Amino acid sequence: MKIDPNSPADLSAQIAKAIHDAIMSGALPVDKRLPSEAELAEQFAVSRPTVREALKRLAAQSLIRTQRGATGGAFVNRLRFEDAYTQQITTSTLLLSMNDVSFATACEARYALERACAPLSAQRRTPDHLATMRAECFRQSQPGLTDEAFCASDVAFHRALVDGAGNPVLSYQLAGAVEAMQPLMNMITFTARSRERIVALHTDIADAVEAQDGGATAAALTALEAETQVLAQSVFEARAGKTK
Amino acid sequence: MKIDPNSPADLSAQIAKAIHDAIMSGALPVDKRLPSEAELAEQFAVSRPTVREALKRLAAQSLIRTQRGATGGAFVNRLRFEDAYTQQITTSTLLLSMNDVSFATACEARYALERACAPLSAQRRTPDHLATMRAECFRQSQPGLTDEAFCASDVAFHRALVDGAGNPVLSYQLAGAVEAMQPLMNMITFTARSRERIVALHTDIADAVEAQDGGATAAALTALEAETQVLAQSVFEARAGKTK
DNA sequence: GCTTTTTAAATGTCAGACTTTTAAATGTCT
DNA sequence: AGACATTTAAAAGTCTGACATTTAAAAAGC
Repeated sequence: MKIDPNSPADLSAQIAKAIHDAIMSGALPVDKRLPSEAELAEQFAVSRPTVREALKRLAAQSLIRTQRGATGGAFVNRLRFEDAYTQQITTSTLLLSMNDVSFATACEARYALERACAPLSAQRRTPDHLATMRAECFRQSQPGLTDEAFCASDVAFHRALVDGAGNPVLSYQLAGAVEAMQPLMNMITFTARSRERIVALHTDIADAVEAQDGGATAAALTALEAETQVLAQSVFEARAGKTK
Repeated sequence: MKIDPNSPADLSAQIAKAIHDAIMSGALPVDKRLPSEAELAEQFAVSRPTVREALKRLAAQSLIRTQRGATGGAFVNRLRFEDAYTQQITTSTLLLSMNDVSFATACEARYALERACAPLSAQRRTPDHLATMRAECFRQSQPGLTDEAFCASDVAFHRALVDGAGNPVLSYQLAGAVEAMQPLMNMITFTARSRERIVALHTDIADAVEAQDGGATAAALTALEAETQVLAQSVFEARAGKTK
C-alpha cells in the first residue's frame, strides 16, 4: 500500500484511495484494525493531520469507524444495509435535484423498478407487509391530512410493497428510487379528488398483493404511474400558467 | 448553520452534517462558494484542521469540490451521474461482500431490476445500443477468452441493454445491481459449454430487443437468470464437495 | 479476591507556521 | 494602447508540536 510521493498534491486523497482499494479488494477484512494514525503517518511519510483527513474521507463513506481510547483506532467497518440506505437516498436525491431530471423521467424509473418487485412481493409478502399497506391506505383516506403527511404515508406504503419481496438487495436498490421522489412529490398539491383516486389505486395494489397476483399488482402499479404522471403534469402546467 | 458547542466530541462530524444538511435542503445552491476555511473555523468556533476534516468528509461524498489559489475555496459540487455511478458501485459491492448475501439473492435482485428495463429498452434502444450488444455477443463467443474478460463483456452487454431504456435515473440505479455482481460472477469458472448457452441467451435478448418486443426480452432475461442460477449452484456444490 | 487508582495508548482538538497554487493587479516595454 | 512580464495576495495543502479526552488494561490497596 503506497502512494506517489512526488505528485501534484492532495496526499490525503491518495492515502484514502490506497486504503479504499485495500478494503475493496478484500485485503483488509471486516473489523480489521488499521495501524494507528501515527504509524500510518510514518508508513506513508506524511504528517498525522494528513492521515486524519484521509481517514475522515473513509469514515464519511462508512468504510471505516473509529474508536477512541487505549484499544481504539480505525477499524474496517461492516457496511450495514441501514447505512447504505441513507447514503443511497442522499445520492439519489441530490442527483435528481441537481441535474434537472424531469418529474416524468424520475417517475418512470421509479415505477419501472417497483414493478420489478411486484411479482416477488405478491408471492412472498407476509401478513405484516399487507397489514402495513392496508394501514397506510386507511391513513391516506383520513381528511385533514397535510400534503407532506400524505406523501410520507405514500412512501411507507410503497416501502412495504418493496420489502414484501423479501430481498434485502432489492429493498436497498429501491430505497433510493422511492425516497428520492419524495421531494418532487412534495411539490404537488393533492386535491381531495386526486387523493381519492390514489387511495383507490393503492387499494387495488393491496388487493392484488393479497390475492398474490403478480400480474395484477404490476398492472395496478402501471395505472398508478399513469395517474401520477397526469396529476403532475396538470399541476406543473397550472403553475406555469400562473407565473406567465 | 450552527453546532452544539458542548457535545461529546467529533466536532468535524457535526460541522460536516450541518453543511451536508444545508446542501440537501437547497440552502446552498450548486457552485456556491463556501466561506474560506479560516472563516468557517471562526464561524463554528473551532480550529482550521477541524474544519478541514469536515470538508474532506463532504468531498468524499462529492458534495463539495475544492480549488486552490486566489479565487479558490470549497464549492458546492454538482453531483454528476458519473460520480454517482462509482459511489453506487462501491456501496453495492461492499454490501454484497460484507453481509453474506447469497448469490441467489443478489442474482434475483439484479434480474428483477433488469427486467424492469426490458420493455423501455426494447421500445427505445438506438441502433448504437443494439450494435454494442451484438458486438459483445461476438466477443463472448471468441475462444480463448479469459473468465474475467468474459464477465467484463457480460457487464458491457447488460449495460447496453439498460442504457437502451434512455432513462439516466434507471441507468444509475442499475449500475450498482449489475456491476456489484461482477465479483460474484468472477468466482465462477465458465466451461465452453456454459458459455455457449449464455451467448445463445444473449443473442435471444438482442433479437428480442431488435424486434422491439419487450415481453420477449423479459422472457429471455428470465431464462438467462435461471441458467445463471443453475450454473452458480453447480459450481458452488462442486466446490463444497471438493473441500469436504 | 475484589475494588479503586494509575497509567499508557489512542483519537480529538488546537495554535501557528510554512509551502504551493492561482488569478488578479500592477508595472513595463513595444 | 495593447501585449507581456512581474508582483502580490488569497486560499488550500502541509507540517510540527502540543494538549485534552477517552478507554481499557495494569497496578495498587483493601
